[in-house]
Amino acid sequence: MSARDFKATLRLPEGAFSMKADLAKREPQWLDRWNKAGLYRAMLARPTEKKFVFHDGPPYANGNLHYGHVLNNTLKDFVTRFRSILGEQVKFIPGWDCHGLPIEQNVERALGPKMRELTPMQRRARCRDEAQKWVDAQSEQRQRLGMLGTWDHPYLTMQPAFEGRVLEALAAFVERGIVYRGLKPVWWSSAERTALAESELEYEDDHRSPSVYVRFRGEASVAERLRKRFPTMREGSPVSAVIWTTTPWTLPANRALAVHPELEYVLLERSKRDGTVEYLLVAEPLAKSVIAACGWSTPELLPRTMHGAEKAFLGEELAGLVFQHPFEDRTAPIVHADYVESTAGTGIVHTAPGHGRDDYNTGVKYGLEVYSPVDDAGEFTDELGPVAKSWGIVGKHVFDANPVISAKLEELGALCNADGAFIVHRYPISWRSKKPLLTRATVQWFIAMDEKMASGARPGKTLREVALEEIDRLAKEGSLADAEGVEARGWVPAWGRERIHGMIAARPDWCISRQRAWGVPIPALHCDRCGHPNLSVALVKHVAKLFASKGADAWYDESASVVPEGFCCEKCGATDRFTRDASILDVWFESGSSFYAVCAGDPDLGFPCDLYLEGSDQHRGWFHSSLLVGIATHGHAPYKTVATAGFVGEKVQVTQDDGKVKTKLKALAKRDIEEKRQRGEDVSVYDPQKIIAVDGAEILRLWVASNDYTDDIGLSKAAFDQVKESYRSIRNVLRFLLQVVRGEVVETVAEVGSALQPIDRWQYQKLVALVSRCETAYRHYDFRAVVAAVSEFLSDASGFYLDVSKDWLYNDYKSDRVRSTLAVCDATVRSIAVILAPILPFTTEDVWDHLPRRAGDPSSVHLCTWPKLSVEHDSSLEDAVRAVRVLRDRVNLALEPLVSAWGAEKKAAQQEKRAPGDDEAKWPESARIDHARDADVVATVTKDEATLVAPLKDVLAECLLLGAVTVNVHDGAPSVRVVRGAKAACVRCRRRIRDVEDASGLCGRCTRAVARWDAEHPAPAAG
RNA sequence: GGGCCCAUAGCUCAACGGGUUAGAGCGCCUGGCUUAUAACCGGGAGGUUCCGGGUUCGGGUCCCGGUGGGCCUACCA
Repeated sequence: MSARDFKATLRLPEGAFSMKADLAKREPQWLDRWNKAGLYRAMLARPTEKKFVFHDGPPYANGNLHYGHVLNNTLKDFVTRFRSILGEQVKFIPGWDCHGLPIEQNVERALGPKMRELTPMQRRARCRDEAQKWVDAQSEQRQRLGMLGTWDHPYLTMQPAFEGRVLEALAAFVERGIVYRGLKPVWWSSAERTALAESELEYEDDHRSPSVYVRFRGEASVAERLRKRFPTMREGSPVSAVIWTTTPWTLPANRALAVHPELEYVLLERSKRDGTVEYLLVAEPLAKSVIAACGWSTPELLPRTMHGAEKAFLGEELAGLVFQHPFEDRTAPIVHADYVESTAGTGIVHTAPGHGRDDYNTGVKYGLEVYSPVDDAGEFTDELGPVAKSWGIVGKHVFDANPVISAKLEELGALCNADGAFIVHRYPISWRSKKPLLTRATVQWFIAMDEKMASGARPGKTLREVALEEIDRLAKEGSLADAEGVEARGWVPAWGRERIHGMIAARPDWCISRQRAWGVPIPALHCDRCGHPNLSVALVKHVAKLFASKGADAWYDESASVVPEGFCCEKCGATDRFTRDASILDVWFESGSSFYAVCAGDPDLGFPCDLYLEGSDQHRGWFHSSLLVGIATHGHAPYKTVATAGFVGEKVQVTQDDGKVKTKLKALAKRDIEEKRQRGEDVSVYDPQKIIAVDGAEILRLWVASNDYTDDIGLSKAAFDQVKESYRSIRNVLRFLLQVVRGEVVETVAEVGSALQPIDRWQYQKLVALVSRCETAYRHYDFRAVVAAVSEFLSDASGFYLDVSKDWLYNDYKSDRVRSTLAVCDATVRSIAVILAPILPFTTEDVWDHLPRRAGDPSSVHLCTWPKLSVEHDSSLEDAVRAVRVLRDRVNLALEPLVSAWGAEKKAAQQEKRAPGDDEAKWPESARIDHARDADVVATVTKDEATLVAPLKDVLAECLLLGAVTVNVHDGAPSVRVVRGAKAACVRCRRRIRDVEDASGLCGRCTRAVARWDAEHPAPAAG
């Protein structure tokens, strides 16, 4: 008779939850299912008192999603989902920024010269289609990431209702009296023929600019005055100020020379080959470099020492000197400016108020003309001076005119250095065309940062003042809230405050007009009689209403009545004819108004918003413009918390000088990636769509969650491999827990009640702590702490609690300790599914699908609420487990060499084709230990240790994974004696327990278990 | 040039207001199990906490100065 196979009597793990996730294939199926079931609608429909107003910063509707979007959108979804699971209503309305230059240019490129033939209305229609195309594409890609949102009802900045609200926001600024029209230099893109906002600039690292040093000949009075100071100056020899510029094209617009009043200047005496002498004025600290740059050989140069040691003099002494323009018949007076540096150039700055912000300010101070003879295309106009005009550069692009001007300067003897010299430096370029920009004075609409506001919530204060106060208020409310243990408020991370503060403090007036067609028009009416540009509150509000119903296209529709009834020119009172302003609003004004258009009026949302979350570049962009708009409309910031993410870069290995290899972060450059591709390297890691297609969005989400998003994040294959690995390990433990529960409705911890065993109670305590820790971490937007805590918890459970419990889970039959452990396993898998649901929405749903439903369980894990667990904390259990683990380490230390040695012997015997342990003297029975469960251990412990371990004494052998254990209490050095159990291993549980019966081969526990099993499973009638 | 920030093990991150021998997870090496098995368990190696000063009884942590990196910014005129 063969031995009975007891396998059927065991409670082994089982279940259909697959080890392989197959995410790439299954994620779309879940998405489809959720959509069909209306999951997000169901989430929003749950009755709740609390709302969380989370406002989406609109991505620009141009191009596919890149890593920055992935990072940002994933983080947003963590928040949406977490807040929902907390039981709050989070209506996330995804938005898109649809107007602006890049879209207009996509269309232009596709259409070519035909674009010019279209009316503004037709052009706008094309742009609308283009924007919609990308909105649709990005919407799909964002949804594919698993993002929750009202995808059927997004907000688009090109929707009429939105456009109307934008103008209402503009009306608020007008009402505050801080919108003005002025002639100021702005960054100008000649390629796009428009002014650009600060946030639309990009910088090119290796930009090449001409570098010219130019003489400005002093008037006769200059030499006279200087000779009073320097009597040895030769009479009749020319005196010149030397300037340096990288923009020779701005020289025609020169109106002054600026010096620093406190900088020291010297006069150089230069003997020329023809025997004549010239004098050159430069700053002392720069004299050397100027001499070098101009190639004046040293013998020709004589520093002039005057009045003893006093050879230098201060810039302030130069006041009143007047120099001649190098080619036009005009003068350039010396002015003072404290931005003049002593680190580059000559210390004398060529000043063209029409072509630079500093120059402009200096011009205002000294009453200089703001002169800018350059048109929209960046070409010189016939406003040029007669000499420059005679060079044939009218109609020439300023950058193309540079060499002409240099050559002419050389001809005129005004050029000090060699023609063709250049420097390589960083220079602003257009974000779209990548063409270099110029600074050009044009008439634009501005919002004043430093004008006192005439009305609103904070009259008498300037926009800048209130903005700075608001920044501090958020920071302060944040720290207060933090101290009370409430979620993070204000700036996350805290240094965001410094960043935006610095930016607001230093920014110039906001230039809000753009000379383009694709946007929201500035609804100003220019009086045909007197030319006055009218922009009144009533007018703006009137047009706002028009736009809200007909869209901004109405501005370009001659039949639309943009003039309000009874309207007359503010200046001359004319009522007959007006011309519509041709500018559109800066797109940052539009997106900055999004809270006003989307949240402020929605009963499901509100104002201010709880959270804005974007990349840290938005301190200059959206956070910044939203703050300013919020102050105009409501008198305060439109958000309570601003969280920022860093940037995604590429991880590169760098060998340091000391030979050590370090990994550094490099900005993701398309150029670099393209090079790699051409070299045949695998570049799939740089394309998030590829990761999704191969590994699944869940992997991207976990990657985001396990990084410190406030810092820059490095991209590498190794990092993704690691994320995949940690995903597997999380999934496997969850899988095992599911297999333990086996799809059965087990008792809850509460139902088990007093039958809860000490070790289960200990594990449950840990779970309760985990739940609470994760909640805090989520509230502080610290997602990696959630992942870290859960990973550590699961890893520990796998290594200790679950490993240990297997003994009774498999082998007991319906014992109290099985009930107890099952209850804890069930609570664990349920809680962790909910905890991880915001980060891993697909996997946790998979887990939820494999759990049996209890009454009241929702159909989806995403309709669950945050776990509410509680247990009275018993620290003696922690002490007990700690002590047991110390003991376990000690036992393992003794056991390990024995198991290893016997293992080696078995292996050797197999190779030598002999029976293992045939040398009986060397391998007595007691030394043949295959596994810890064969061991019978006698451990001597101290009294203290025994007391600590006491709560777990009933499961001590199991905790140590041993066949049997005996504990001797004896104060002194602890010791461990290990032998193989004397009896045979139990045929069912395979432990060498001391009470194994020879007849049945079963130990006592298994005998009872089998008896109960047999009683409940009557054998089928023998056939 | 200016502002803000970052630097701890191969990777991703910990280490309360300065306080034992700097930890975890993953990877790596290695042993075991074959009742979580393309899984699981044990053991091990691996760090001059970027460098140099300073304050302190004591520095990964605070201060100063470098180096490297990132974002933002600036008419290098």
